[in-house]
Amino acid sequence: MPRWEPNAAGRLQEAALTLFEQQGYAGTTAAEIAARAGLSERTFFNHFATKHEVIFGATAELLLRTITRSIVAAPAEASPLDAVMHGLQTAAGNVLDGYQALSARRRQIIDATPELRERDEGKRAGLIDAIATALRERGVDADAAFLTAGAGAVILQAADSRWTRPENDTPLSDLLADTLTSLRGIVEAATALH
Amino acid sequence: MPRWEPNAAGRLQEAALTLFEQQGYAGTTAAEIAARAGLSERTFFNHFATKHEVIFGATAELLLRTITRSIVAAPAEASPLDAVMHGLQTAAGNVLDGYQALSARRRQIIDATPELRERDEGKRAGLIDAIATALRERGVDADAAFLTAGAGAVILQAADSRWTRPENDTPLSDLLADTLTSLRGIVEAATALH
DNA sequence: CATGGTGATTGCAGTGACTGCAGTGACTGC
DNA sequence: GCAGTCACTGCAGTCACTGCAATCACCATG
Repeated sequence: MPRWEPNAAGRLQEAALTLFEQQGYAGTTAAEIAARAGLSERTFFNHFATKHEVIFGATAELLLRTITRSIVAAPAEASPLDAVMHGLQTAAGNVLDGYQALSARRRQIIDATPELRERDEGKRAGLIDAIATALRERGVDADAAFLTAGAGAVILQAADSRWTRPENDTPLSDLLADTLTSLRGIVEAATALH
Repeated sequence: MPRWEPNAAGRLQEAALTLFEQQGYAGTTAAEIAARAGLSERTFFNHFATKHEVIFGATAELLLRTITRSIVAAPAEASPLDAVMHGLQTAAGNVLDGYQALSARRRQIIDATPELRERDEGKRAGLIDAIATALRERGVDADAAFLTAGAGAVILQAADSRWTRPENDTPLSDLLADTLTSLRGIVEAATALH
């Protein structure tokens, strides 16, 4: 018999998600989450540096690594944005598909909490940075890399937003491709008379 | 003789800027800032909802209002992204050009403080939201509005990044137009074989 | 079996951000 | 003059987060 129940971090995340859904993010204290997971408040902060982290978790890091690796590994003849799309598709297939249910719950809480939304957007900046770095490794110049990375992040965000909608049943991979097409239409319709 | 020294908020901002430069953001307490401005800690929080706000101030709100108003006021026949570009150009001319000096001190502190950096990047979420709302007022459907707003934010960020570079002497307005052209090239080069 | 190291967990005391509330008193409109 | 407003203040309290020392099942070693 182990001294402690296993998977403390996972129990904390689950407890947090449930409590946030019931009472909102601000209305839930770290001590409450810990208690529901059968742990102490101190232990909560041993696992998550801040209260925010219990929502964002380790998935973000995994996602980031998957995307950047896949960008570097994309066929040499792929255009920059194609390489990014390749990375996003890989992530969609390998990481995100497993977490759809969890993602939807998470998304609902984040969208309902301005503080978390801002934090979420901050994370995107890290993603853009990482993608831009990966593109530079493919020989893309810095300005184009940054812009392409930004476009990729926008595509991911828009597709993800549709994907996590309750009524959605289209696979993320299709939504990504579809969103790229939409973006092309939007950009081409701009006359650039500026 | 007035009962209180005037411009309490301004004094607090100035005190905060100086103390942050001397001791760093984390090493400065709200009480310290208030004391240096000849006010109480309680008054600090009457003027700024959070410690962050004393850095970000009202400029962000002004920028946001300028952009959204200008989007709504753009010619009816303009495409969604053209309307956004119109908004960005207006903001470039009317707001951003004025705040160069203060922005420098601010930028240095923000860049030196990871917590503030994330916050700064997070402000973009609010911008995207506001732009999307303005576009919906023009009759753009929700998904396209979101995607267009995201594209606009990416363009602004990329152009701003080039604009604030030491060696730059191109006006922001030109950089915005140039960045849109780059984005079009990037998107059109994606083959969408996904 | 004894001994000692490891590591997840915990309590406790403390700091600092932030809030709600109940004032206080120079200024303002009447 | 007189009531009302409004910027500011003190106080008590909550909650996020930290540093430190202690606990104790588990594990490796002799």
